[in-house]
Amino acid sequence: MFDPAPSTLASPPPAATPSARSATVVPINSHAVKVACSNCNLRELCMPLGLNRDELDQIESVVNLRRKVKKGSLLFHNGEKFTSLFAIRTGFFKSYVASEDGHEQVTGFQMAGEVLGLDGIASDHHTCNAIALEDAEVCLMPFDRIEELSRDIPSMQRHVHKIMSREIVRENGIMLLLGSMRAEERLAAFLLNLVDRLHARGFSQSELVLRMTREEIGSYLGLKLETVSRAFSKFAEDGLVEVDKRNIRILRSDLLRDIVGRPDCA
Amino acid sequence: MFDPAPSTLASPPPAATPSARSATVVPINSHAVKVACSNCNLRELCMPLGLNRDELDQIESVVNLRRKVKKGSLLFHNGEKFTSLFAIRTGFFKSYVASEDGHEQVTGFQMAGEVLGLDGIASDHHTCNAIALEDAEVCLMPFDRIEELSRDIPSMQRHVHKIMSREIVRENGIMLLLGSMRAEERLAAFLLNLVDRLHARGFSQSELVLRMTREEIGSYLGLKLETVSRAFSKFAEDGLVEVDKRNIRILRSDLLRDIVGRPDCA
DNA sequence: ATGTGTATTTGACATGCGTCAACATCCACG
DNA sequence: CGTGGATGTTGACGCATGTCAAATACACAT
Repeated sequence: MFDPAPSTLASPPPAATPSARSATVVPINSHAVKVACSNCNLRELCMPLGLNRDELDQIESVVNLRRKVKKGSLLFHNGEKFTSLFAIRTGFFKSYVASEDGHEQVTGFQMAGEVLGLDGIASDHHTCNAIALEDAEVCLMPFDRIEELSRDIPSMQRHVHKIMSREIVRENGIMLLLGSMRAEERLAAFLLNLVDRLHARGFSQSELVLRMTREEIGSYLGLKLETVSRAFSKFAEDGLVEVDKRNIRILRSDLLRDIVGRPDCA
Repeated sequence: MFDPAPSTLASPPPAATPSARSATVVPINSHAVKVACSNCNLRELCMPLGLNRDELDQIESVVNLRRKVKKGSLLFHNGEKFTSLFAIRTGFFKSYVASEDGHEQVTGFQMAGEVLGLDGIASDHHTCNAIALEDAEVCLMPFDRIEELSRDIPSMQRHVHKIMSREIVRENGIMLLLGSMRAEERLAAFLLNLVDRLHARGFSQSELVLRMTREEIGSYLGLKLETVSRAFSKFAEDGLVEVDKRNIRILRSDLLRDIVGRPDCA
């Protein structure tokens, strides 16, 4: 359904940021990066496995810039020249496309350890927008450097391909969701996907804090915000979840799974 | 909205198939392939530009097998081991995913010069199915060979990345369609996309033959077959298209474009 | 030719979700 | 401390689309 494993390349750990906190774009000297990436707590999400020391060093050298993105500001936007992929170090993003008439369709929510910007490769310009839903920090990975490295390190190359393919598979799942599921099925799938990804990052299996509005959830799921709200209320009423505005506690993930699986359960 | 430019890698021309027509999988000697690819009438869709003779030879050597796929039979299916991408030489495919409860969601329709199988890279197994909607012929491109070549030829590498990114962008467009458009908008967008792609292959800008059923169109567009049928009838009634079962003639593509663009026109 | 199954169209009706509106809540900021 | 805007909840109602059903046309096999 949704992407079960997060897509990532490389991103240094939050802990490894001793200085230069205020600037928007922070150049990093090679030593700092080296230490950063190999100790990164997101490494297992990011790195191809089985690299030797030298390859690790090379990969780490790709991540040459870091950028802080304040809540509500754009990481990139439609039409912008594509140069880099972005690995999320901390924070939470939404990506979305806009149609001519101004309608916005959220195409994904991304969290730490995931990669943004893959849409830009096709035409050298981004075709969607990415906005931070909370203060965030990303690692810039110039794409031509990624390609150079991919030529030298086959496991890196395969990793990049897998990340892109995973995004294709994820979107296939969304198409299934949008094309055939009903409101409560969509919301159940959405919640289960979110906690899964959060759990993979060490958070609770049952509690989560939504970083997005009901309207943004609705846009992602092809529903109106009122419908999302009603579905939450229904889940709460049925004892599946506890809902306190954006704080969600999942009480019966088994039943949520049932709802996703079986289209015609009340 | 939809993918404006088709995604392709390499595929020899239909004309270059003098013998061995009956076998399902046909090994090709290197000379035949060489001649095939560089003369291929799909080349401009497939190949990176600006290659020298040697690079062209290398790329052609990737396409080492050809496979005929009879109408109604599977090219690959969910769970199958991933080894190769498939470039469509002739014919027409649909790809689809299936949910546990058996519902099928069509994720795309592919025609000559387009690539199938990108979903399989992520997990080394295909996660969707591809079925021929008419007798077809595809070129098998072993993915490890593609990766080898990408390491040697940067323009090839970039080409592969663009194809994958283009698929991501295409799916973004489908998400917008499924998430926010109404039935007639969806069908109008679908028809315009199809003729565009056919026109890029030398077919008419205004006439097309649908290779899929109303139900398959509906699955792709998140609609029921009756709704698709009614939308066709409405378009015909309004003089936008002529519909004779699967033969479609577009009379007013300008008005179809208006329908796609403006959500609230009758 | 005849029969059988699939595809398509069309109508009548049902319903899930959208739309509109009112109200509640919360946070930011003066 | 108060106020205004963003966010969220809930109700009433309407509509676009789904559902069910019947009729037709066509493709293909016998």
